[in-house]
Amino acid sequence: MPARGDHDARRRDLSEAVWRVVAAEGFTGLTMRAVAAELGASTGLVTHYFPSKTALVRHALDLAAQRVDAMPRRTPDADGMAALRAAILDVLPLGRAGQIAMNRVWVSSWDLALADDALGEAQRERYARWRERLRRQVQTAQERGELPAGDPEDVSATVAAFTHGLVTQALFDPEEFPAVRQERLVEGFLAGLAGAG
Amino acid sequence: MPARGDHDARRRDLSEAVWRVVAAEGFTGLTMRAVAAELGASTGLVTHYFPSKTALVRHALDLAAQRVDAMPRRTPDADGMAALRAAILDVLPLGRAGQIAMNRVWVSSWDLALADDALGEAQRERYARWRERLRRQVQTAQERGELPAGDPEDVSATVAAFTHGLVTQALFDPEEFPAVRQERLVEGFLAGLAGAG
DNA sequence: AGGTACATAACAAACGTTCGGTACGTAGCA
DNA sequence: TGCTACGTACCGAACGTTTGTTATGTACCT
Repeated sequence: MPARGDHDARRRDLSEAVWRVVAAEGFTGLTMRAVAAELGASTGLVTHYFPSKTALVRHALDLAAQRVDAMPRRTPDADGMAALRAAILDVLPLGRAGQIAMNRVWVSSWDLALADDALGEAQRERYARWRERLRRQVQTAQERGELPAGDPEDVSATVAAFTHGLVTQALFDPEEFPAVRQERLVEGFLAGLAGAG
Repeated sequence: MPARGDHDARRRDLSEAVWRVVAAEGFTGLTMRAVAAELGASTGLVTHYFPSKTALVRHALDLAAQRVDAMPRRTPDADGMAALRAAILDVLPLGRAGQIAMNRVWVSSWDLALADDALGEAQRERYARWRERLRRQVQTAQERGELPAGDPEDVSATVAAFTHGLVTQALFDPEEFPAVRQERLVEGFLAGLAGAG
């Protein structure tokens, strides 16, 4: 039995297994043994890389954040309204590989995040960073006259609310929310933003 | 030791305990023993009223749905735009007793609902019913000219998205989303709806 | 030789579930 | 009215399983 594998490669295998488990069973189903079984390895391997359950959960959340950032963007060099539209569409579960799994992981994590102070704080910070990114695009759009004047913080919070609320509905009812409809809803929402102060 | 208590009263006690446990610890923390401890009773009592864990979880979700319906409404006889505004404000965690707990329970339940088909289906139906209620108010508002023409299904889905997305953000960051700001965001959102077709 | 990378096994704790026992109320019979 | 029988309500403890964690052993590379 080979002992020494490539450490980083092994770690990536672990991450893949963790991801699949959480996407399929939620954080409720994330256990040391489930990860080991998914990988076809022993629990010893898992504990070797993650000394505790808490470390495992944290890694799963890090993975989610990391994959959000690494996700291929549409029109990455856009600005203003076009960038805002792209930012929303990038998040929605429109069928691109991994998008549905990613959103499932996020929504699942909220159960733990609401009950655990440290995880809740991490979630709060992630939301704040997301709104901060949106706010920059909102301001650019306002300067260009693509959006009417108004508190950029409030506008970005509204955009974040609409987006995540749509994500949740689409996750539970994919048939009622196919990609075409989600895109139509985004257009309608953006038209509302542009049309009112 | 008194043996025969009032059955319905006892059941209400159980429900209260279940509610407190889920609101505090999420569905991850909902266990037979936790409910018994919260009530200061034995696990035997819990199993007497809920023969299985599944029954317990289902009851917790029923409780949430039931409390949503029983929640005192503001302006219950309003119609059209006023009713739409009231429906949104009724759901938001603005500080009214029980509202925060109720929303915590809902968001927590999504972890289980995403992993379990039956629970996911129940969640899907609840969302559909909610949109249905919103849709009626949207149509009335459109007929009155308070809202521009447009697919009422899409408008109500957008309203539901904005509302639940705001709920989630407010739960994780109450300081950033005090009641005053939530109400301001609602007004801005509704102005956008009214201002664009 | 020595340290890294695992497998294997065991551990206590917590879980859902089951079960025997007991206290109390009600119904039936006298 | 008084005695008995029975069902309901509940306790307390135990069951087997699953959990996170830890310890021990072993193969491999440097």
